[in-house]
Amino acid sequence: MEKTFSLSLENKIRSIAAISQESLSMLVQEIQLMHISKNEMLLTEGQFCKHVYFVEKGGIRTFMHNNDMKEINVNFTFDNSFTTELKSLRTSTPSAFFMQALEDTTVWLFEKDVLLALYAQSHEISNFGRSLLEQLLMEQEEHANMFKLQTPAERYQYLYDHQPAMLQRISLTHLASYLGISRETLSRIRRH
Amino acid sequence: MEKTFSLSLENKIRSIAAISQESLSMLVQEIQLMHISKNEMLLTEGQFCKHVYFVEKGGIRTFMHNNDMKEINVNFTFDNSFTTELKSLRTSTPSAFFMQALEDTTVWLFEKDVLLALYAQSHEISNFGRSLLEQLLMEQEEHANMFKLQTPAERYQYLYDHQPAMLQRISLTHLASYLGISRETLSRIRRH
DNA sequence: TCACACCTGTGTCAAAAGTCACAAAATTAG
DNA sequence: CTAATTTTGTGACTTTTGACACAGGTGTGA
Repeated sequence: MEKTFSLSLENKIRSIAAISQESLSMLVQEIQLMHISKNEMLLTEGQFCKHVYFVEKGGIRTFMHNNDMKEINVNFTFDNSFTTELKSLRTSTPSAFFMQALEDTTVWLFEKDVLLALYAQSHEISNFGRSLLEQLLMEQEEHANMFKLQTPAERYQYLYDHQPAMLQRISLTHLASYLGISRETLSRIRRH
Repeated sequence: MEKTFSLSLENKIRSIAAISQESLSMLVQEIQLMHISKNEMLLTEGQFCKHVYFVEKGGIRTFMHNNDMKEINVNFTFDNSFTTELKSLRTSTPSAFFMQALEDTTVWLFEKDVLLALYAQSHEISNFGRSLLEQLLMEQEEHANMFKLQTPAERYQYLYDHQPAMLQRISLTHLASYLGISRETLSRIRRH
C-alpha cells in the first residue's frame, strides 16, 4: 500500500458531483492505494466488504457461483470507475460475490466507516456519495432492462456499440455468463 | 390533491434511516397526496419525471415498449414502497418509461427540487436519500442477478417464495414480460 | 344481466439456445 | 522456444422457449 496524487481520481470525483478543493482533500485524505496482480482476488465470497473501490487502471470482474457451481459474472469494472459489493458493505454481511483482477490493477480503497464520518462532516461529500449511487443505479437499471428488451444477439451488439473497449478486455468465456448465454452461443453470435 | 398524516409513510422513512422528528417534519412538510384510479397513468413516456413517489396503498407498474411495440414491464411497486424514474429525474430528460396504476392507488409526491434543498439543510435527510438509493440499488442488483443465475421456472419460484403477495396482484400477462418470458411459457410453468 | 373486451390455458409446430464432444488457436509458464 | 494450459470455434443432437391459433373463463360497464 502507498499513497500518491491521482489526477484521474480527482477528475472522476468532480465529474460525479461539484466539490470544493477542501472537501475533495478530506475525501481523498485517508484513502489507500493497492496494486493487485492479474487473477488475484480483491474480495472473496464470505468476506465482509468494507470498502468502496475506485479502479484507477486495470479491470475487476465480480462473479458468483450458480447452482451448478459454474461461475457467473455479474459486473466488470475498468479504468476510472467506482465499484463495490453494496449488499455486504451496507448490511455488514458476508459477500455472496468474488471480485477478481482481470489484469494487473491499481485500486484506491475508500473505507466505509471513514466515508460515513465524512458524510456527516461535509454536505458536498454527502452529495457525492448520493450522486455516485444514483449513477450506479442508473447503470444497473439499464443493464437489467437489456435482458428484458433484447435478444442475446442484440445484447452483444449493444455492448459492441456502447462499450467496444470492454469487449477487447473480457474473454468470451467471461462475457457469455454476463450476457446470460452459453459460451458456444456467444461464439456463434460473434461469428455473425 | 390533499394532505393528511400518514403513519405508514413515517414508519417507512424511519425504517430506511434514523431521523429526528424535526427532520422528518421538514421532509414531509411539502409533499402532496394524490389519488389515481386503476389504469390511469402516473407518468407517460416523454414526460419529465420530477418526483420521487411513495405508494401508500395500491400498485404501480413501470413499463416501456420494445422494438415490436410490445409492453415490457420493468418494475412493480406496491403498498409502502418508494419508486421513481431515476434517469429522467436525475438527468432532466424525457422518461423512456410509462408508470400506470394497477389498482386504485394513493401516492405521496416528493418534489425533486424540494428534496435537493432539504439535502443541503439536513444531514439526516441527506442520509435518508442516500439510504433509499442504496436500498433501491440492492433490489435492482438482486433482480438483475435473477436473470443470470436462474431459469424462467426458477425465477417464478423465487417470486413465489419471496414475494407471494405480489403474485396475487399482478396479472400473468404483466408478470411474464417482467420475468423475461412469454405469456404462454409462464402459464405452463405455473401449471407445474 | 348481457355483451364485449380482456385474460388465461393449451395444442401444434418452428425457432432458439443449451449440451456434449472434440479440434484448432492462442496464451502462459518454465 | 517449447510444452502445457486455457480459450475459442464448430458439428450433431437435445431441450427449452416462442409463435400462432383458438377455446373457455373472468371481469367490467352500459
